[in-house]
Amino acid sequence: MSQTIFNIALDVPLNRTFDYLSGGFIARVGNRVVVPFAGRNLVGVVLEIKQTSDYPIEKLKPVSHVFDDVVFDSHTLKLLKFCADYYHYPLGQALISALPLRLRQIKPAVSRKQFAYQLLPNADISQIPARKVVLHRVIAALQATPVLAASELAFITFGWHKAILELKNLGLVSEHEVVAVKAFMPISTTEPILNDEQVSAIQNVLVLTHIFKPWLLHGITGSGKTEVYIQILRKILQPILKQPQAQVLVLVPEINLTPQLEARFRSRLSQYPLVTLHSNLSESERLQNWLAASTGAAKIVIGTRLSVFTPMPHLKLIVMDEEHDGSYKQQDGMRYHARDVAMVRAKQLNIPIILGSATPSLETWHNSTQNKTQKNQYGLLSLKQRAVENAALPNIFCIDTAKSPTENGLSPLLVNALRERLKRGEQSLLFINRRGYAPVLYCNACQWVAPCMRCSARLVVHLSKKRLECHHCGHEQKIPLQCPSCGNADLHPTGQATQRLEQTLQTLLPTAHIARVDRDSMRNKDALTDLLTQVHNQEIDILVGTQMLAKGHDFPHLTLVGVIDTDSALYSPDFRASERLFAQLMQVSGRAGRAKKAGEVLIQTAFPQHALFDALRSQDYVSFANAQLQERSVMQFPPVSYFALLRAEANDYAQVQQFLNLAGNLARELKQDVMIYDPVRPQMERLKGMERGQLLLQANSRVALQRLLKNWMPQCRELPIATKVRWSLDIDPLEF
DNA sequence: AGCACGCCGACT
DNA sequence: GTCGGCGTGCTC
Repeated sequence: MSQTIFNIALDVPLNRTFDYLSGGFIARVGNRVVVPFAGRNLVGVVLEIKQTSDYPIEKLKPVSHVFDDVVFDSHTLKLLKFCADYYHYPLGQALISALPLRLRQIKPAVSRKQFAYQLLPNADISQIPARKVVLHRVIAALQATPVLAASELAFITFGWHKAILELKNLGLVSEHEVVAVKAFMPISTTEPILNDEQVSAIQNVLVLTHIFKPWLLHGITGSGKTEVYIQILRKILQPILKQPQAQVLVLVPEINLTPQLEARFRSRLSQYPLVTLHSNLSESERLQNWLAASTGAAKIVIGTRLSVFTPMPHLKLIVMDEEHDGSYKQQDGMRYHARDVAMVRAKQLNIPIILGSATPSLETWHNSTQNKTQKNQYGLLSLKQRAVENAALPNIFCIDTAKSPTENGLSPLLVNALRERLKRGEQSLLFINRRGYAPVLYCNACQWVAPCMRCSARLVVHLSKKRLECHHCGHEQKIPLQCPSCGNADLHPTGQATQRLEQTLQTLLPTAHIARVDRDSMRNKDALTDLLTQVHNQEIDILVGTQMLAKGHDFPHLTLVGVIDTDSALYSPDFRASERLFAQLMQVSGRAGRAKKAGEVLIQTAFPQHALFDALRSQDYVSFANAQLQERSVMQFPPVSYFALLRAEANDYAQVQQFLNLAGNLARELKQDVMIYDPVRPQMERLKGMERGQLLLQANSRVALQRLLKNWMPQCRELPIATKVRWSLDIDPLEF
């Protein structure tokens, strides 16, 4: 008599899975189970159901519970297996971390059932006495909106539940169950008129909807990418007789621009249940939304990087907005890139995928323009015109800080430009990528600067809090009254940051209404929304802020953008620095002149002749990207070659070094077509009290790199020193 | 990762 | 005499 055995993935950092006896439970592949493991109970996922085990059968333990609530479907399971493999991360941990927190706990998931109510067509309302006010209120609401969910009725009146019960008993109202998808009142919107480029992009995509086809939608800010997404979604979501209705996954960088995009999708595609998945949701919302996606009830899922793993049984299209954005890369645990995972997922499901950006990543640009095999070539859809009529591109100028020196961080030319806008009643934006008052506290007598004790970084002066703060580890301390090194009281905040710039501007332009936008001023949850409203109502003249301001907001009255300091990025040792800077500057430039007023962008730099600014001035992404690709090709950098980075950290650098040296030697012994560099220290040598080091591997093909890693990783795990240091492997690292 | 088992110091 | 420190080693 043969036993039923489950092969189960568990959330443990071990590169293997475990067999359990069924214990009389029935399970399917992808089910969630509870098992005893090393003296505790763990949640696991069934990977395989079989009759035999490589492990001695008598040592197998039975599973203690099988949940029937949720399963990973076979596609999602396959996707996560691929990722665990490609990123060299334990499968069990990959699987469990793709689940909402509520599903990682040893509890059945409670799917919130919700009821919706509808006034029956032949309902005779006249029978209800006029004194029953609540009943009439509910009826009025049901007359205004044909179907109302319980949560919506709750907004309309107290005692709605009793009223509904009475109406049901009178046979006036019908009740049915609906998916707990956040209620939304459809609002009427006018259909925008599309330009030729938009129409052609939409048509191109819609020709090939049943095969794997990657598209790059390359469109400058304001060219109407979102409208293209909406039209394509509308077509793909359209119900086809007898077929389960399609689902679409829309990936977005971070919560920042989600509200606008979400609102637009909700209003323009209001007939399709839409859920979002991002870090600002409560755990119960996240669970409900995830379940709605995984049952197929939600037709549109808008989510950040983790949602690329959400099971969606009828997924027919993936859209990734702002595909170049670095936040798509997970920076701890399984260090996946959501763009690459999305690509694999689309290929597995044989569906199209659209990557949208004004400044595509060079990886994507390379795949769209220079891929030799036609099969893998991305389709290129270009939107070159601004969709808003008459909206002109901004004029971009560099202010040479060598010829026109800055005073308190501001060139007189920039101040004059600001003054002019103020006089004309137009808005300006100053972009500086440093929050706080000043980046350095400096002793004039002995050149001491306040350092962080736990990181290789300087403490930032926050004058409003009268404190010094480390932006890397969060350490805070009082501002010292005298220099700890020489005792001198001559300590000076040095350099520019948002708070100081705000203060300087206020003294230069005392009548201006200035608002600061950074992580400190926007701590409050509604602060950003409130501020944007103020900006819209023209209650603000000048915005001073960090990259928070760069993303996706429409400022119709904004005509001037000033960029304070970019020079550190121009000559950074990071080979991706200029790619990032260009994208960022294009993005902030896009804030100027979105409506009918022409915009101007002034960039303070000591290197106005730099090629990056030439491309920026002509808003010429294409020649910039091609020049960069040429450079990458000469240097043999990605996307021409492939990197993997072994990162390690410990309290003592000697251990880090020993680990990396031994690992490097092992890799060299494997002698494959992979270049193994010497261990080096990263830019941030020390972080949160840990000494860090890294070892870079480079190969000309993914296959060669993966072949080495497959042999090498187990060897690294077996090094005795490997348990003494914290280490991880980063495939296709973005920063190092 | 946890949690057990295990072998050496200051306490009811 | 025991409670507990955290070193290694295993987890179906």
